[in-house]
Amino acid sequence: MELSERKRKILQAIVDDYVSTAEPVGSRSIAKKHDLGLSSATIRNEMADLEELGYLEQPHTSAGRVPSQLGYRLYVDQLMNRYKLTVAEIQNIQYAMELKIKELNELIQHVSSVISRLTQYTTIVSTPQLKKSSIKYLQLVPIDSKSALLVIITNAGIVKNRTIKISEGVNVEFLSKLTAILNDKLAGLTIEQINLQKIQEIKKEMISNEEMLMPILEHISDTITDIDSGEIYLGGATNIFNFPEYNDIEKAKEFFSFVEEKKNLYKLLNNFQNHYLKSNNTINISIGKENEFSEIQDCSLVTSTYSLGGKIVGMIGIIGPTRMEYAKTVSSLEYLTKQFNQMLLKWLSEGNSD
Amino acid sequence: MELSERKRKILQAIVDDYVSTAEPVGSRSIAKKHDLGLSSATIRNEMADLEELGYLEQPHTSAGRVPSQLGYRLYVDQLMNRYKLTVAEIQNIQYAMELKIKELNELIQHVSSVISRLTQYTTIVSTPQLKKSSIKYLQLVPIDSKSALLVIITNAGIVKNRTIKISEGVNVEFLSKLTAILNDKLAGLTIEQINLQKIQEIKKEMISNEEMLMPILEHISDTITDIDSGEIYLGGATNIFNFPEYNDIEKAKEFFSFVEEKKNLYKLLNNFQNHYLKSNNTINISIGKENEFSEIQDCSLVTSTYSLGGKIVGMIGIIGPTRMEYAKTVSSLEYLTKQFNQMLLKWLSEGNSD
DNA sequence: TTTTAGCACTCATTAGATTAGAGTGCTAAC
DNA sequence: GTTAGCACTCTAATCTAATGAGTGCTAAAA
Repeated sequence: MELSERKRKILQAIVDDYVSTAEPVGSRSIAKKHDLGLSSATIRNEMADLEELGYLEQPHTSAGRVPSQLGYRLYVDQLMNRYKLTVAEIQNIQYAMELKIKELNELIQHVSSVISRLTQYTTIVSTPQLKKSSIKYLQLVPIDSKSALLVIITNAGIVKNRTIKISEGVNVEFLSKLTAILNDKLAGLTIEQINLQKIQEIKKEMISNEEMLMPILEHISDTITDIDSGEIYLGGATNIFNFPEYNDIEKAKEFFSFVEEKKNLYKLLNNFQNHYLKSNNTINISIGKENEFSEIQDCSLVTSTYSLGGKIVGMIGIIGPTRMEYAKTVSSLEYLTKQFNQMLLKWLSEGNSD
Repeated sequence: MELSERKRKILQAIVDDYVSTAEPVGSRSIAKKHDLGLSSATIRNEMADLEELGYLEQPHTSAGRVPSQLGYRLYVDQLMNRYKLTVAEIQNIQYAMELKIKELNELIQHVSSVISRLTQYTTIVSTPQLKKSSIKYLQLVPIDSKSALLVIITNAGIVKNRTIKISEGVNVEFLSKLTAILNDKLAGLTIEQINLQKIQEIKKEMISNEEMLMPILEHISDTITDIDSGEIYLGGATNIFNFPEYNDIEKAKEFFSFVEEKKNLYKLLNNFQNHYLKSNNTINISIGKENEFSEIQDCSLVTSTYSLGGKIVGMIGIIGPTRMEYAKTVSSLEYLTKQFNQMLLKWLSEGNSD
């Protein structure tokens, strides 16, 4: 059943009020503040209906109403007005984003902290995932008798590297020969296509020195497989204290325990990344219990993605209470994501890369 | 004035009790629990003296006594019994420390999380600072027309690298020539000895191509200067919720806001690092207002250092309420630091390095 | 038929009052 | 010098009453 226009107006008013006050909203205050031309009694009747339909909830009989999860969902999907960032806000964002940065992870961390400062919510940002990136070039750089540096350059321009152990006695010549063969065999492949088996094909080309080759190949395979370490940066977690719903120590503890564990955040973002691959929204909103983690089921999560070379490689997420300023958050995140994508591209094109 | 043995016993008893209960300690409970052979009235008199001397405080007239900062200091310096880790605890530590780790930062992060789990306090660990390390070897690896990878290997075996921009048109030959000269000039110097001026001496050796050399040298100088990025990992911040003194939202917020800012932690640890350079304690304890940050002046900080090549390169700190199990914390940290130093050495000697 | 005024009712929150209890300080006896 | 005893203090817990925001229902008005 479609809601009447009047019910929709009233629901919208309730959500708007509740978001800004955090107090259950009563019929009288709606009648007063919003010019609906209705008496409180009428609104009261409509509210009773909306509650019956599942869009509102009552903390206790003599309190006002609070939007239910369903209510927020309807609000987000159909009712909320698009928020247009003010010039001042845009300037603020642009100003905050400016910063000389040397390393990619620093850039990501900075973006995370900027977003949480601007939105006053908690932010999580993942570093670029390279599984889908292809290898442009790789090189083994000798370090000492026991180790070498494996440098991997992806098509998007990101450079990753890690030291690997080599058998003693492997010489420079051997490494450069191996480098050439590795490039021949692996360049163009995506990270996720590379596994030990693939790498072992190289054995054939380097028939000699098998006993020192194998352990190196294993190390290279391992390294490539997990070089895509997928870190996550958290910003502004303490912002949660600004919301009265987290004035309860137990709730605050639950929240912090959840976000302290990077594994949780990783899973959380990953769930949504899949979502973007299917739909082609730029922004996704997950309200309350719509996400699987019980610890943050009083929270909503607004996410977006960023890309390199046309492929989604990372995510940005904003976590706040379900009573969140959805419209403003969405607009801010949209703009911030666009800015970030540009920054990233510019940064990589300037010759930075890891 | 020296405290009488009896006063010392009583103070010790009070600190011990308060640490375990978090409740002000009364004369009667001391008389009962601790076998001092004294009546509560006598203890009461002694406690009044101890308060007058500044070792105890009274939250209000009809409450028991609580150790003052001075009281904790005396306790820590003179009264507390050395705690000997049990076999089970040692096994627990050894078991927790075991983990296959690929990157140095992961190792540090892991140690931080282990320590906070074992002690139930909050832990901060700094990554190795390389200012005092000397350069064993460096190399420029060409990446593409606009960038190269500068690889720096320190005497302790730690490898750092970062991409730097190069002028277009710089060829491989140029880079390898530059690499040779850089090594000739810089190998053996410590990171902090290197500055732009030092690097510019290289100009003389490479008279040609000055216009493309200068920007590269600047980049190299910048990179070396700030490669010692000094990250800090935080573990178990939510443990603070387990202490009744942090059941107050305002206090919890203050604490989290402080530890969320890496800059604060960096400063905090740095202050103490200087301390270790002067004295040669292995463990340092800072109680309450003894540290400069007002946000954590109800906390105590137990720190230790770790070294590479005989030089202190990093710090481990444990933050808890001033009402902390000092003896046990000190013993645990001592043991954990020793273990960590060993792990680090073993890890580097196995050919890992960044 | 829809809207609204009016009123009785509910229930969380707050303030005030009372009580219980832990602990002290002091005095006088040991 | 030590201790028993007691009056006194102050917090924390419990209870009570008052307040008031908000509802649901009914009957009148539109």
